[in-house]
Amino acid sequence: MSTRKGPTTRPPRCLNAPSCSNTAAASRSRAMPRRTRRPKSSTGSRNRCPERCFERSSPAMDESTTAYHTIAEVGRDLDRFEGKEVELRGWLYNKRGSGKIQFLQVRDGTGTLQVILSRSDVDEETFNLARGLSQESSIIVRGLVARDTRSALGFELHGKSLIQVGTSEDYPISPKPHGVAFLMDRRHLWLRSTRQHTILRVRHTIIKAIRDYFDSHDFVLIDAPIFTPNACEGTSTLFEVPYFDEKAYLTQSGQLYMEAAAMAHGKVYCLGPTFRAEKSKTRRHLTEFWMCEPEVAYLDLDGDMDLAEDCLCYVVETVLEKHAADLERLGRDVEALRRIKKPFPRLSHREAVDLINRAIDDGTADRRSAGAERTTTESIEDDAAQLHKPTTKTDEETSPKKRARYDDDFGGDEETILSRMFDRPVMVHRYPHQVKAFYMKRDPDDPRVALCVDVLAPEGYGEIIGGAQREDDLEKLLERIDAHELSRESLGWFTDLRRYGSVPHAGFGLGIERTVAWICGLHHVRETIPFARTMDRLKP
RNA sequence: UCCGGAAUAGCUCAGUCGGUAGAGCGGGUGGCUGUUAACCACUAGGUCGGGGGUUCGAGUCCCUCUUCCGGAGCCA
Repeated sequence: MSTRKGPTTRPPRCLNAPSCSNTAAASRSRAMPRRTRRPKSSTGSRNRCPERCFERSSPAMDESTTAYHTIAEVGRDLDRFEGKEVELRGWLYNKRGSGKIQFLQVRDGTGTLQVILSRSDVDEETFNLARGLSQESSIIVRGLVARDTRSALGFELHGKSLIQVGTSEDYPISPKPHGVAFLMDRRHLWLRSTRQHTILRVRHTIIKAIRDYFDSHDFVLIDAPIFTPNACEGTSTLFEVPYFDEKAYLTQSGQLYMEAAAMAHGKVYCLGPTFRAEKSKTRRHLTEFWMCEPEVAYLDLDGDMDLAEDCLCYVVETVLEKHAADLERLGRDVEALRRIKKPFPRLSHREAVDLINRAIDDGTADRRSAGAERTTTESIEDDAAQLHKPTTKTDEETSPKKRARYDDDFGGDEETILSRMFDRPVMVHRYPHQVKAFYMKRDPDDPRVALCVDVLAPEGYGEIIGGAQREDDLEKLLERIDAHELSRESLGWFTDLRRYGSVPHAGFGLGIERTVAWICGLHHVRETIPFARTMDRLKP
C-alpha cells in the first residue's frame, strides 16, 4: 500500500481494483462493507467506481482535507499532525469500552494506536458499529490526532467516522496466553501479534544491517544456487529432490560457490535459505534457515575473524539504534547488548577446552541454556504476562561431568558453558581438523588443527558463525576430498579454482535465525523466522 | 533415532483416596463516558487424544497407538 505525505494530489486508485472492473457478480458476492457515515464532500462524484463497492464512498477517495496516513508517520511528525484529521487503515487489535465511549486499539502494520469513539462525537450508527466490532476486523477510521499522556505512544485519535472493510469472526488468538503448538499452527495469524510483529521487524533490520555492512565494504552480492548436484560439506543430511531424470539436493551452504565467485570479484557474499535434513529437535535448529556467507580472496584466518567481529558489532549497533525500545519490550537485557564491542576474545580450541574443564572442575560451569528462564507463551499484548509466569526449572544438577576433549568438537553443553564466561561473543579457532569440513586449510604450524573459527554468542546462545581459511593447495585439497570419501569428479569445478590462480582465501557463514534469537533474547529460533520449518512442522 | 514430559470446554489450566466435570479467558446478552490483558451480572459451551484392560464404578490405575513439547547427537 502506498503511503502519502500530505493531502492527496494524484487521483485515488480503487483499492479493490480486480473486483471493481465491472465484474458485478464477484463484487456483489463479497460482503459489502458497512459504511456508517458519508463524509461531507463536494467532489464525491469524481473517481466513482462503476460498481457499488466501498472504495468510491471511502473517505480516502474523496478530495477532502483528510489524507491516509500510517500510525508511524503520524508519530514521527506529531507537531504537524496534532489537531489534524487523518485516516488510518488497519485492523482492530483489541477493544474496551462502555455504553458511552469505545476504545479501539487499531494496528496498521506500522504501529498500534488507540482510537476513542465517544457517543457524543459520532452518530449512533457509527457508535454501534464500533461496539459490535470483533477482534481483527479490518477498519478504516478517521479522526483528530490528539496528544495524550495516557497513551503509550503519546497520542491517540478521536474518531469521527468508521468503516468496516472486512469482518472477523471467532479470531482464534485471544488476548490471553496460548501454547506454542496452538500458536505455531496459526502462525499465519500469530504474525499479527505485537511480539511477533516486533521480532520480524528486528529481523528485517538485522538482515538490512548485514547487507549494508557488506555493500559498504565493496562486497558484491552473489546468489548461490538452491539446487545442487552434490553435498557441499559431505557431513550433513541433504534433502533430495527429483530433478528431471536425475537427483538434486537442496543446498546446505553457498560456500563452495562463493569461493568461485571470490576468485572473480574478490569480495563477495550470499544471503539465502539453506536446508538441512538432520533430525534435530532443539531450540536452535530449523530444517530451513537463512545464512549470510561472505568469502574474500587474499584473506587469512585472522582477517576472517576481524571481518566477523566488525560485521557483528555493526549489526548489533544498528539494531540498538533502531530498536532499543522494541528490545526492552521483548524482555531483552539491552545493557548486555551494549557491551558487544571490539575486541572479541579469541581462544584456540585447545585453550577453550582447558577453560571449560577448569570451570567444570571448579563447579562454576553454568549449563543453563539461553532464554531458559522464560516460557514460550504469548498474549496479544507485550509479553509482560510472560515475564510474570513462573520460571521453568532447567538446572541440571544431576548432569554428569563431561569433560571437553582436545581431539573432539564441542557439544551444546560445552558451547553454553564457554559462551556464558564472556560478556561478548567468543571466537574459538583452530579446532581439530577431523571434526571440520574437507575444504578447511590445516594450520601449517600444527597439522592437527584446521584454520577455522566458530563465533559463540554470549549468554548461552552458542554458535552463530562458522568460518575458515580455505585449503588453497590443489594436492592437499584432493587428499582431503579422498579422505572424506567425496567425489573428485563432481568437485572438479571446485578443484579447478586451485588450478587457475589459486590464492589464500577465507570466509564464514552467519546464521540469521540464531543471530536474531540472540539479539532479541529469544528462547527458540522458531519465532525468528516468519514460517518455521522444523523436523515435524511443514505447515502453515 | 534415543531419553524425559504432556494430551480435560474455542484457549490456558485445575480436578484430592477411583465415586457421575470445574475456573479464568474467549463467544452471546445486558450494564457502565478514560479504558489499558478494562470491569460487573447473566448465559451457552465436554465422546476427559484413539483403542484395549483392571474394577460394582476410570479424567484418575495398567497396556498400546497417535500427536505435541523439552533435551541429546549433528550443526548455523
